[in-house]
Amino acid sequence: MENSTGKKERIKSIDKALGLLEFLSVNEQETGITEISKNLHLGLSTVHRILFTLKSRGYVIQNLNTKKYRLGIKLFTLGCAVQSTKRLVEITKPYLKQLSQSTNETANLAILEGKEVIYLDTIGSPEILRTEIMAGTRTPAHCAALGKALLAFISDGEFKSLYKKDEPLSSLTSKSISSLEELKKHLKKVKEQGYAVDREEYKIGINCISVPIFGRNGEAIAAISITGPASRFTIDEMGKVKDKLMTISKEISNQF
Amino acid sequence: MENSTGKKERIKSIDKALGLLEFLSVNEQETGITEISKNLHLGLSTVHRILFTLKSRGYVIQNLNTKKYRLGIKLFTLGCAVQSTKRLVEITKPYLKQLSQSTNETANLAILEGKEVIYLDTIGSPEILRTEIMAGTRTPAHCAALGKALLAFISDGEFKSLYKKDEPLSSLTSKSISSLEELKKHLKKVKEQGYAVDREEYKIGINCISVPIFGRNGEAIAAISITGPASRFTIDEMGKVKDKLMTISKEISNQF
DNA sequence: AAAGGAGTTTCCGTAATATGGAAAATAGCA
DNA sequence: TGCTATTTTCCATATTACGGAAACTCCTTT
Repeated sequence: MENSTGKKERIKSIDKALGLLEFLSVNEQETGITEISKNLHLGLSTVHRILFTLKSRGYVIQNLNTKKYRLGIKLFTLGCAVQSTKRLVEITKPYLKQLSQSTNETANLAILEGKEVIYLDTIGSPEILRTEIMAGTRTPAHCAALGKALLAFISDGEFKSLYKKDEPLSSLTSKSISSLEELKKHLKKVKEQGYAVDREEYKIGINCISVPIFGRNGEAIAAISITGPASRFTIDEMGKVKDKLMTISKEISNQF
Repeated sequence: MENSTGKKERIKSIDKALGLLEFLSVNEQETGITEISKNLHLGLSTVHRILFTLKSRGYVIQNLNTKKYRLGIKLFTLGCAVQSTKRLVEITKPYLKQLSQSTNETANLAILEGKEVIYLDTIGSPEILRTEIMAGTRTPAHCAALGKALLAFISDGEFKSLYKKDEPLSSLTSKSISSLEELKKHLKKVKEQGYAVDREEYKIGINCISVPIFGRNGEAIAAISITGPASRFTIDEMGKVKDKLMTISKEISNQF
């Protein structure tokens, strides 16, 4: 009965193990076998054996007191080795540092994955009131300057395959873009001006301005941004850093 | 024939998949199926099926031109979610930033895993001549100030299980500690003074000073350090930052 | 253009493997 | 001490992953 649908076969035990890792990554706390078993609909012994395998290689760690499991450092090491992000972070870091220093705000680097933006690196503002984002964070692309800067430069075909007709857009704040039409219009403008602005669309009280970074072939491979509290990082302030951001973006793009 | 030795059984396909990921992480470049198959002694179709499974979940990416594979962003995301490192980085980052700014050198955070030190976070010096280390890097513990700061505070039992009698120590430079006796003596001193110094033991031209961070139970859970070019970051300079480092270490330790 | 070659992908029968249920062990709590 | 909730181990069985070889793709060479 294998291959009954057109789909190619994946190795089930690997699939389960990866699902388990992902479950642990979402579940912030240590998790026991029973709980995992219930959530993933796998037998107790199956979960146990998978965890044993993962544990013996350092992908999960077992708290010997509670017997529960959490992600292990091996994953951190592997994550740091991902070549594509490594190169991006390496090249971009000095520029982010410079931006953060000259603006006193937080500077970020992110890429687009599907309809989500993934933060690869951030240099936090030295101010006490600051916007903190952790590397690795994912957010809906249409609610963030970074996401809009990236979405604006993907092909029409790609865009259509991501956002199906009349699909409702999740709103993170009352100011988030909520309809596909609105998004399209907005992205057109972003493409024209070369940068994207987010005025409390991601979170009330936070503004952000972002420009994409282009690869050899003209594709937008990542984006950098500056975020700050709306009270301090006003539209005016964003206007002031706009040119600097665009200059830096070109400098970075030249290295790809 | 299962379980013939006392060892518990791991799930082989998962084991293979993890081995494959690790192979890709060491192999900096994109790698083809044949090469992987040869190195890991697995059949071509096996490698292909494993990669297909990993690919469909974003753990590896296939370059459609060359057909070759590399690690995918999913691993980066997972790596960022590892709870233990996340917390450490979060709490330590502002202190590292402060240290780097006040010294103009690079500040690092690392943990001990086995006989290796893993860098969790680094804030680079603004100087042009600077020591750059990437997060995720692993180095032999006995050759780095960070490692020595951590080794000095593990229990005798742990130390003995790590460094078997008469085991030769790898030397990264001519100044590296090369005998177990020497290391023991050195660590005793580190424990007394509460900080570790590395004078070109890790790399010629680089000096480093490090102090451990202690958890609730008094265990050394991580270490922070400042590194710089030996020409600029001299013994004198290290002496000057010593106290600041130790104060900060206490402040951080109080949060665990 | 056509043939050759190196690599990837698919197919298939078979042997090995992972599976889940249940028992055993362990820990936590009343 | 006994009871409950979990984790861990064991086992027979059916499912699953396996590797060899064929098919296919994409370059390179002549």
